Amino acid sequence: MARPKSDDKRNTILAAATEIFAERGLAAPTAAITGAAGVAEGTLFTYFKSKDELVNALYCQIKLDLADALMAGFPRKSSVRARMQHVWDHYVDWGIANPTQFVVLKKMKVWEGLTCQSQMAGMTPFAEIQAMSQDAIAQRLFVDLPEPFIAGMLTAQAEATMDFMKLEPEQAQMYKTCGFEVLWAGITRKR
Amino acid sequence: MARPKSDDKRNTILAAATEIFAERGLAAPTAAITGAAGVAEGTLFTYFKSKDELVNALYCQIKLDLADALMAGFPRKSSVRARMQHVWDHYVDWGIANPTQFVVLKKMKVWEGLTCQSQMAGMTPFAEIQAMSQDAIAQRLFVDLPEPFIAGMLTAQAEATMDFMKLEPEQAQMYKTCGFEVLWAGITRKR
Amino acid sequence: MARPKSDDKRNTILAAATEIFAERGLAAPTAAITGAAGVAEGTLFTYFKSKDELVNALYCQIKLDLADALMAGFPRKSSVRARMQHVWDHYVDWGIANPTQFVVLKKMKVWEGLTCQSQMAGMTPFAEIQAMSQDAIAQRLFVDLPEPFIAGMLTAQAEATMDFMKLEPEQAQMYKTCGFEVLWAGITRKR
Amino acid sequence: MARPKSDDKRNTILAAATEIFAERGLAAPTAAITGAAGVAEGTLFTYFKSKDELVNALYCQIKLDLADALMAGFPRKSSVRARMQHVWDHYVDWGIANPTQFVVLKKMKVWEGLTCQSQMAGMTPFAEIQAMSQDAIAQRLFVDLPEPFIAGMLTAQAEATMDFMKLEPEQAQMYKTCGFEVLWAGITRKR
DNA sequence: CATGAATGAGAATTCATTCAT
DNA sequence: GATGAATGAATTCTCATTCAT
Repeated sequence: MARPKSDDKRNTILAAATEIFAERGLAAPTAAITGAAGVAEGTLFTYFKSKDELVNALYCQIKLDLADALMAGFPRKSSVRARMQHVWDHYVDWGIANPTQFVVLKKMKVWEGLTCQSQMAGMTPFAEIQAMSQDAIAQRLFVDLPEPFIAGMLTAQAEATMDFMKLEPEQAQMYKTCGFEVLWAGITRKR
Repeated sequence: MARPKSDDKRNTILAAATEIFAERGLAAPTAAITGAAGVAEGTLFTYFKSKDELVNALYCQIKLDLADALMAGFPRKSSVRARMQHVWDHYVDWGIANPTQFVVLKKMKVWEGLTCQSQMAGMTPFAEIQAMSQDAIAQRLFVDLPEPFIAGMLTAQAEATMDFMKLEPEQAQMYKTCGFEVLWAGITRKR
Repeated sequence: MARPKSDDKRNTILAAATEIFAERGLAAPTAAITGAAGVAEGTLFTYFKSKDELVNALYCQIKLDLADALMAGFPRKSSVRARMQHVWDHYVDWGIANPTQFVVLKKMKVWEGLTCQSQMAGMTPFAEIQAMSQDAIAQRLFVDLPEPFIAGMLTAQAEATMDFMKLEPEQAQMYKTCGFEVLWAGITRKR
Repeated sequence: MARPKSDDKRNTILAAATEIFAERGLAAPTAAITGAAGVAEGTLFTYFKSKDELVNALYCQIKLDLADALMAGFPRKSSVRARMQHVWDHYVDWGIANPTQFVVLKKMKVWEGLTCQSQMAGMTPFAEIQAMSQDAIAQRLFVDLPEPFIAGMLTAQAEATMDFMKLEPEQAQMYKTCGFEVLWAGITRKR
């Protein structure tokens, strides 16, 4: 967490790691990362104590980045549907705009070395979305399910949707719209 | 023929690999696998040309195993809903009953070494489920979306659901039931 | 040296070994040899206690084979020159007719595992040629040098000659003839 | 630059390889080489991409070393005989003074992994000797044979001679002198 | 601090040899 | 005897990490 010197260099390494991990998996050698970052092999270790720490840091960074994307312009005052749609749209857009980050995130989710700390740190920025869901549940707008489960459904659906948008880019808009409808129909109470 | 290559031993290795990969990731040393399988290090390579081939074989085997679980007692003559529910229930049950296979499958899905061949081989046993969805789409029972997308939603929802069932086993039945309702509400046409 | 059963099989293995060693070097796996011989991997070891023993046996066999070729029709009663020419011609012809044996012999000569026994066994069949040289030295026909040195020159020249015959087959006859002239001029006393 | 790749270390490894290969053959483990060189096992691979590359590099180095020895003080202005004698003497002296290099060179000549590149690189430093022979052939001093064949004879004779010099060191001088006479008598035109 | 050579603990194979069938 | 699966020691090479420059 301490950044000895240039934040810049740290970010360069993180960016290179994203690229390399996306292509070659988390097992890619650190030398490939430093190579791509244009720094010496040893430099990585002045910014990150170990490769594991680098991966954990990258996880947190990507999660934060994603949260930023989701929350930018979040319509706090609008309807639940509008807010939900905002999250969905921004989530999906982010995934499409940042395919390497998205891929790496997927790989990190099944990685053995993620610390609990990182996992928790990755969740906090999404608090406002949680609050929204809890609200909607309390208002009996959503089905009566624990909030994390709603979030899980959202994530799962969105990720599946993105896969198809990437596979068939010309149908991307359709998948994006319909994916949300499926989710919304699923989680809202049938009057 | 002297000591024929036993399917038994092959399966022992595959089983050990599942266990080890689940615990330690696909990067686990082959020596750990052979150790767990109770065979010599070299023996793995008389059954699989390389570690990559082992992982691919394991992928196919697990997929086949899963398909068997889904299709056992598939109610071909019943309603779409009954058949869908059957698939959901059996999928979720399989995931809960076979947590290591489930975890390994997840890791293999983001692994870089999966061959196209394996990926295709992993899909074929699910043909009948595809057919069912296509049917339901044609009958205008399901929303008008490509069949693979429906399958993707099913998979995504089911996997998310299983995660919660494992996290809160005492709520497992509830998640299982509600998860299906969310899916069903999402993919069926609102009259 | 004990041949458990079929001499035939032993020879098949030896022949296959020649082929394989010529192509891939003495480091070639025994499995490659048994594969080429059409026998099981283990069978090699009922005919030869170890790979080293096989190589030693092959060395002796090739040397014997070569000696047979050199001595076939040896003109015991003719002039030294005629006998020398006979040896040269037959040596060179054998090398050209048996390129794989020739190549393997070369490799075995610099191999670390040749036993003294094999080396000696490989020499004995050439006794008559030695005798001839000793005779020619005593008669002051050859320069006054130790006999083994003469033999060494013969071998060295012949082998160099064969290399060129193989490289330029259309010049083979020329090299064969001239090579002998060079040798003969070199080792005979200038009156 | 941090700790630049030292030519020194590279040479130490090459020297150790020579020693080890001479004793135990080219199949000797790289660990034996690094052990003898006093460096870590991995260090070998920062100087040579693979074991094969190391052997090829060693081949080129020894050939270059030999060429240096042959050409040191080459009497360009003297008679063909003097120049030839120079080559012979220096060749033989080098072989005697550097027995391990000599032995390794022999083994490398029958090795399967020598690249064409290395073989060619090994030849170029001997260009001047070639020129000399071609000259002597053109002047009708040597028998009318292709130059490479003359070189082959020289090499073959010299190597055979060295073997005897090593076997009977007290006769070394005699072998050296007589060996040359045999060669010279062989390749020069009889008036 | 940055650099990249040095390190050495692994890792995946290979392969001679054994031995159950 | 023949077979070929099983064995496990040995080998080459990789790579995270350290540390001299």
